[in-house]
Amino acid sequence: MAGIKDVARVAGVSIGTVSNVVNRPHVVSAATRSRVQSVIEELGYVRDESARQLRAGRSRTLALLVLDLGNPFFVDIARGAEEAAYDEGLNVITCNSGQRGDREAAHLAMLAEQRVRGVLLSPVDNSGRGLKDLRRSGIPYVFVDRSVPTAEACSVSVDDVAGGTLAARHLVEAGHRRIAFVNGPSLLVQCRDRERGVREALAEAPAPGRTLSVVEVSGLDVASGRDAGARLLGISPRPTAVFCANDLLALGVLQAMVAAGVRVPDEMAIVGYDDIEFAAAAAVPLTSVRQPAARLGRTATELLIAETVEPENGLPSHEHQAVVYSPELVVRDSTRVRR
Amino acid sequence: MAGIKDVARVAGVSIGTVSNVVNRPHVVSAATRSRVQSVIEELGYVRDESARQLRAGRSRTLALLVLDLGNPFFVDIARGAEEAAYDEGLNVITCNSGQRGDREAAHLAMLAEQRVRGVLLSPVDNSGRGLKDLRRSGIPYVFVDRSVPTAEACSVSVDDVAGGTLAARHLVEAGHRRIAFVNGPSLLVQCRDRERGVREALAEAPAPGRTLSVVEVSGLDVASGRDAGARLLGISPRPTAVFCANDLLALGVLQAMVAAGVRVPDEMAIVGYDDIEFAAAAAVPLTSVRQPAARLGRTATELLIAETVEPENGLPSHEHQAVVYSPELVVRDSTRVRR
DNA sequence: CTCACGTTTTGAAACGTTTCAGGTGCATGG
DNA sequence: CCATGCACCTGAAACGTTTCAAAACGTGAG
Repeated sequence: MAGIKDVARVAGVSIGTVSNVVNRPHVVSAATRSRVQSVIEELGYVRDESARQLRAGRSRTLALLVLDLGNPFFVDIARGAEEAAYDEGLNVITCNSGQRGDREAAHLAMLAEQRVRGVLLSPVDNSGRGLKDLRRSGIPYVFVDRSVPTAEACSVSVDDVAGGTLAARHLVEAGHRRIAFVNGPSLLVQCRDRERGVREALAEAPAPGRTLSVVEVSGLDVASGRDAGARLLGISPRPTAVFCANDLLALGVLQAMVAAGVRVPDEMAIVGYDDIEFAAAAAVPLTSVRQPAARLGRTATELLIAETVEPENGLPSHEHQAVVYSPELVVRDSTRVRR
Repeated sequence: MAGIKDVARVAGVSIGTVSNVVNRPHVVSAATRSRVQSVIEELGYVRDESARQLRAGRSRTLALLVLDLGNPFFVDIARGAEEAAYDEGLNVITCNSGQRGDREAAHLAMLAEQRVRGVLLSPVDNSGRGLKDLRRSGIPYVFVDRSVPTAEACSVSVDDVAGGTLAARHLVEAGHRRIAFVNGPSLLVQCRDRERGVREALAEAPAPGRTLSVVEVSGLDVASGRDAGARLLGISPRPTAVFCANDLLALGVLQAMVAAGVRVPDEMAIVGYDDIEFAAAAAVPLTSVRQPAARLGRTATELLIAETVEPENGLPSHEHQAVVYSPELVVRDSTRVRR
């Protein structure tokens, strides 16, 4: 309600002085400062960020656009990003595309209009469709959980091929011959890479008569996992081990197995991906491929911030980089055959 | 980069006309419209929301500030809110207070500066501290998952006392005599109410020799649940049933029980709260008190939107209302004694 | 040929800030 | 008493939109 003009009038100073009290208190005399401050308090003046931003030309918020907030993995990324941004006095607004390209595009368009300082993005596909608006408005963006050529942008990811390999190798070493892979939409690079990792692991230690059944589902959530579980049970001869492209799928598969009376891991070993907190608390604690989620978010944010500092006195301009972390296998009961 | 002025110059029209092409295409002649549109395309013009908002005086975004995004319950609320907002062409920005009062206040201050259209809020405590900035700037807010007197604001909540009662009564009816209640910080009204519900249920069916042990933990997450589990195991004689203030705690307790070799539900029955998706997928599927999370978010958003439409031609002004939903008990294995 | 009217278009004000060149007043040194 | 310097403060421009009164332009009737 009350604007800077009102404050200035009541305090009997110019609006420039009020602005100084708010933004550079040290240039104002102590007497004026305290008088203005009490008027601010009295009138309940709250400065208008849109005017501020309009004038300043740049905003003080970053955006994080994730694939699926229902997946705790992305919530952890958000946590890391928020912390890093907070350290720099920036705000983060989190948006959820729910794996839908149209929502992603809508959010990005909105963020471009908002003139956000930068965007952390885990894109639905690699069409780059939605990025148009960002590029147009010159808003920098960093890919999270997806690596891209450094010619295009910075990225922070985890080696999904290695992750797939870790999981598959683990199952092979446990002696499984009939292995299944429950994968999400092959639209997602993450899914394709994990599958590639699986195939590489199998190729590196060939065994006659070994089979790989790939079950592709449309969602990466628990419900899709249950569907996948049902489909697994229909395969004959039934696989003895299954690797799932993420933990939500694995939890769904596990539920389906429990419901069908299939013992885990004795009759069906299960490996998940992400190592979300719930993996350890599952019906049978899940073996999973752990990704450093919070670190992903933090590092991506740091890169983004580094990219948005304007180059002072001839410093070399920003160079994009692609950070790739390594996943780690966490073995739990779901693949541990009991004596 | 390119502003409305550039578009106007290149297209050879006034900026007013460009604005009309963007916002009220029908008032512009077809020829001009298409010419301007192609210039917009060519220059990659993206309109600046801060200028727009400055001029319009109101923004097109709502904010949702939740207690803990790590809790899928709140993610579901967010989903509901986003859908409802989307229907009205509004954006939602989601913020996470992580149950920390300082973060909550910081976020609210930021939202006030942003002149957000309205705020959906699940507050950390009922001090109302952080609301100061909102009230000052006349930004309407609706409480989610917390009921408040209608004199203050709208609210949408679930009857937590009833929920506590449902859970406790269920345990009493199953014949448990030594009951424990793992509660979160009593700062949270939700926690206090659930405890009250428990006590009411016990009072309504008194039984000699029955005990209630209350274990209070500082967080409402899985790790706190594990701590609580350890503390439960130290109680002697050990309780035979435990009700947890939310599912994350229950999952933690369950993990602790499994780790200690205590059979669930035979030696320890467990009831959770919220019925998050993972409750059904737990080591032992959890009995839980279900809350209609997405509906909570949707209804709250609808109330907020209703509150922000400016009263046309003398319509009666907005009346705050308090919507209270009823929880529902979902019984699963964690309280079902096997034959 | 003029008038009235409807359709398009224009030009300028306004939104609430920040910034910065300059102004004021005061103290100090000559 | 003047010049200089310093600390503090003022006033106005600028940011990119939207809006709206008024101007311009056509068109058809009288």
